[in-house]
Amino acid sequence: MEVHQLRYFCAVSETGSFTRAAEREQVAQPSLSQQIMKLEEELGVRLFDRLGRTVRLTGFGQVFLPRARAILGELKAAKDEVAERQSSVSGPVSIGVIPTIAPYFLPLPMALFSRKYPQASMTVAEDVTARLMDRLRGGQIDLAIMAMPMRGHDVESFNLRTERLFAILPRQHRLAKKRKITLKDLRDQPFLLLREDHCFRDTAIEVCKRARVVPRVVFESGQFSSILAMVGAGLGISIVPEMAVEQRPDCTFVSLSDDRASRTIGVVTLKGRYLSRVQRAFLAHLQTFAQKDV
Amino acid sequence: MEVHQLRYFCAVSETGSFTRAAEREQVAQPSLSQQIMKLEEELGVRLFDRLGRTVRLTGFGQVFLPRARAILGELKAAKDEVAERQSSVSGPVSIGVIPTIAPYFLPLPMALFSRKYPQASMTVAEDVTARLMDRLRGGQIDLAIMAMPMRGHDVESFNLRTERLFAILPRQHRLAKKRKITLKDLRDQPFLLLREDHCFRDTAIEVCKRARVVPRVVFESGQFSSILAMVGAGLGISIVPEMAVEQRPDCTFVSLSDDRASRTIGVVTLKGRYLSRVQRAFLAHLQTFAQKDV
DNA sequence: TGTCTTGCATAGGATTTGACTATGGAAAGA
DNA sequence: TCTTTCCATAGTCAAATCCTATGCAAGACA
Repeated sequence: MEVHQLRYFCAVSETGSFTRAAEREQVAQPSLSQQIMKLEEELGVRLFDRLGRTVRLTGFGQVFLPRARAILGELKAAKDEVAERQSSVSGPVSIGVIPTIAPYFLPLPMALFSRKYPQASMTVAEDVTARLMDRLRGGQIDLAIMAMPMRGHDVESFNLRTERLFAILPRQHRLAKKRKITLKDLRDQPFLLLREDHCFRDTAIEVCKRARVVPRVVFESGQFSSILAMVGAGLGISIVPEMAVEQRPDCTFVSLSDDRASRTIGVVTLKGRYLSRVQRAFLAHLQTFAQKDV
Repeated sequence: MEVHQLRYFCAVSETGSFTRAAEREQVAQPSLSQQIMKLEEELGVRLFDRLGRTVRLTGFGQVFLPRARAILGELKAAKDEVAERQSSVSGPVSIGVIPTIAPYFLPLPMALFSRKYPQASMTVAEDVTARLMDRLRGGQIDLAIMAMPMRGHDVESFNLRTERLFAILPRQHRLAKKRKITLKDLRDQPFLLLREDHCFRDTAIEVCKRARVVPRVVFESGQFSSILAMVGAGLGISIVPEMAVEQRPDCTFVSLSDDRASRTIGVVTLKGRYLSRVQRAFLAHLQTFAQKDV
């Protein structure tokens, strides 16, 4: 049973003639006759009575006609729905983001995109890098915003921006008045860092290592806001990326002048993953937020 | 968009692999890949993400899958319904019959057939020959039981039986005591006949004509029962076929001994008309009621 | 009634298309 | 690093569809 056989069958039913049906379906009349006969053969019944020059549905034909029409209609509907989803910038966009980026970078791009494409339904999954990569590979998220570089044969990425790192000190700290400090200056200070699974912890430790400083970690947390509060209370110092810098009465942020004391963030997608139009649009939208490297 | 493409698509979705889908669908893997790609091309979107050795539905694929399944299901349902109707002796049988046969011949065959095939739903249309033929050609009835011969290039027929004609006389009539009479004996008698559109009127007039008798018609009716009552009341005489003979206190039936004073009834179907299994079964059933010609 | 027209079926050749085998490349596992 | 697995590509083949030409039978019309 083939689609064109159903089309031909409906055409004959509607025109009441093989010849006119063939014209309508843009085929030669014998071809159409042949396909109708094949359909009748497969079903094991005659669908039309050939009465001289008039053609009329048999009882079986009458039973079969509405079903054939329904099937053709649903074929079209299936195609239309896909086309609709393809042409309109709408549908789901699932975004993964690490906690040290989420609250600082994401709100503005999302708000603007949502205003531009109200039909897009964005969902955000905030998680640490390793689990984001699992979700990306598992298809639960379409893209992930995280620290670069992210190597992997099965992923593609582009950078969004590179930001300087800042030391965060209690306001009364002796170093808090300097315009610039280096990591060397922070040697021997008690460090407050993120927990192990946060990649920014690795970034912080890495820059310390390059400055030949071994941080003495006295506290670990899952979010910067806890660390800021702790630093404000004078429990130690920490390092944060530029986007986490904020005005606080109890803390002072001082830019680190060390070479390469920076972090780069970017967008990661799964190689070979097909993205819908709205998903591609969001990626392009993110690219407009990319800044030249510092 | 072809049926086998939908089948292949569902197979890949369900097995999660082109290779296993190809095995299940009994085709070579490249053929299946080719058809999937063709489907994707027609829809204008990718349906699967080919991620290394795993294959996963895209968002479009997830939208398309339930629709594809539904279409395949309905194709099967359409086929099954036709097969069901074909295999079972059930469904409609529309029977046409002329009024001078209906009450005498039809009840027994219908009752027996209905007992044999309770699923058959018979409907009877009682009408005169001309209108029955219209209905037959119009497809409103499947077969007609009427007087033979019924010539026509577009019809087929077979005889059921040939019955003698009887004169019907008032019980007090001078001819009522004879065992046999001829039409000549009825010359000058007032005739009660059926109305013009009834074919038995033509039959009666025809046999009179052959006997060189011109009937003097004093009453016309649409049914034998009226005529019998009139004859019983002494208003005249009439001619009826054997199956209309019945015991009445006021009438006497006497066989007409004229040559060819008979009527033949039979079954007519439309040439080229496809009959369902139950319709063919009813035709065969009627043939078992055929009697050898008198 | 005979002729012409119309409409579906049949026949045979041409084209398209779906399927096959062989093979390549990339990813996953040993 | 080597092997295996899996999908894609290339090229050939067979089958199915479509085409034109023609036959046949039923209506239409003179």
